[in-house]
Amino acid sequence: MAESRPQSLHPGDQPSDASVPKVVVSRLSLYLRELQRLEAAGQQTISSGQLGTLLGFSDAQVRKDLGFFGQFGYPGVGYRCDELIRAMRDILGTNQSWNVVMVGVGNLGQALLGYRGFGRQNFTIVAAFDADPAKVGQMVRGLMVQPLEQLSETVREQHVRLGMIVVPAERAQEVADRLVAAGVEGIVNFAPVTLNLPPHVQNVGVDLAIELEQLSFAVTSKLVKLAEPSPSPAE
Amino acid sequence: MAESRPQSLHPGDQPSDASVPKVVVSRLSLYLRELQRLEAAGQQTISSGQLGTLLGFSDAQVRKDLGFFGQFGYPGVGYRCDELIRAMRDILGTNQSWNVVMVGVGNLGQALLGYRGFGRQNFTIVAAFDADPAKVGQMVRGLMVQPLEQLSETVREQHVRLGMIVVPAERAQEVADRLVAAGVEGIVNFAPVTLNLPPHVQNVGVDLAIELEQLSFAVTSKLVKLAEPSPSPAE
DNA sequence: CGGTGTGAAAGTTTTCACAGCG
DNA sequence: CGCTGTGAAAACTTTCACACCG
Repeated sequence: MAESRPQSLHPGDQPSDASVPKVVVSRLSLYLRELQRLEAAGQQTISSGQLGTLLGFSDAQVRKDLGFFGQFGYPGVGYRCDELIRAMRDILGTNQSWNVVMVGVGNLGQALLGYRGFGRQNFTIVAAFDADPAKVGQMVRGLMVQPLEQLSETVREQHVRLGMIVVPAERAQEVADRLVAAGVEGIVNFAPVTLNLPPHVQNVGVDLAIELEQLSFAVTSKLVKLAEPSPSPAE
Repeated sequence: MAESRPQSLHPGDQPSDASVPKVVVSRLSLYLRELQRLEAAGQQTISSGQLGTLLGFSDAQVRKDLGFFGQFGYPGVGYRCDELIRAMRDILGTNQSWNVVMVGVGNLGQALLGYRGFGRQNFTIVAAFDADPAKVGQMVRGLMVQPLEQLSETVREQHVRLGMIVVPAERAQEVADRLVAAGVEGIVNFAPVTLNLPPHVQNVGVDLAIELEQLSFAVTSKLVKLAEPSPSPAE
């Protein structure tokens, strides 16, 4: 689709030798989200200043962040939305599809199984597990709930690389250990505990009560402004 | 419970003149979560080194972070769990209880209404709203779903200061505007859009697909380690 | 012009290292 | 002795400012 590119722009060109700060990666996701919205609204190009304003960042920050990965812009014009979206998805890894397993099919787990946003970014939940024998064998949102014993086999057969933990806090570490043993490379943990994981396994924690806690601090202390981008979490 | 305190420690003593970095506040929530776990397990005291190790931080970082708010430790001993928990909750504002409204009673909204973790940290969801007339009037997890028109009244009558947005992306900004008009001071936004809010309203965004995206980047780029604490999000 | 890409400066956060205390 | 609290140094991130491009 893109032909007359100015400098680099081809994937694989990424000068990602030095490690990129994690805060930059979290802003990348926000850029991508906004770009997708803009493109859907019919916008062809955008400048760093416009994109920054929409998200509450400076123009320089947008350009610096993108600069970690290559040169994507056209001087005097800005960035072409379609090209930048493709580049960002290459960087973030969501041009390829990802199979994900979910462990825990309680209220929250079931709600997440039905969440459409995952599929939109190329994540597919291919299997659901639960330790409760009463739940195993039931169909939940199109998936048959499997016993934890089957985790390794499913992860292997379906080429699963990511897992989500949606079990009570007391069970989370044990489940994490099983996911690691099964060969999963990254975990999103919704249980309110910090997991102890080997360093080669990535993880992000989402603690719903903590999000409210951060607000209660900000509101109480009349902080100028609490957060900006959408960072990540735990250990 | 605590009597022989060494230096300061009383709430209200907080030297919070200078603004505290937001990343420090997000770690505070993790410290608190871990301390509560330790206390429940019967541990009386803890050192900065132990606490840091459990969460993947250095001892110095733990001490520096706490240092923003006062002096809580006993040289040669560490911190008393009960005292530190109380101090952290005073700082974060969760020693007082908070009334919260939720807008959007879809799958995710209903699951969140049933989440026990909120109550444990003193947050109570006192009312649920939805724009869908078919949902209004129904009982969901003990709450009668109200029409959005009643938002302002309920917020006023129940002294609500925080709100959660759990509606589709297209509706999120409109709902945010209503929450702001109703006088809410902080918003947790689960919709995958950046909200445009007046500066006096705090907000935290939780985008479930973005959490997976961050993992896919980390896993793909074999990053040394993606995240540490449990930060927060959007604009 | 309007806008990118990027060194260099400014600002912020983390780590170091050590005096002081019980 | 073990551990806190904290200045000072190091590391990192953001902002500035400007050369250069179409």
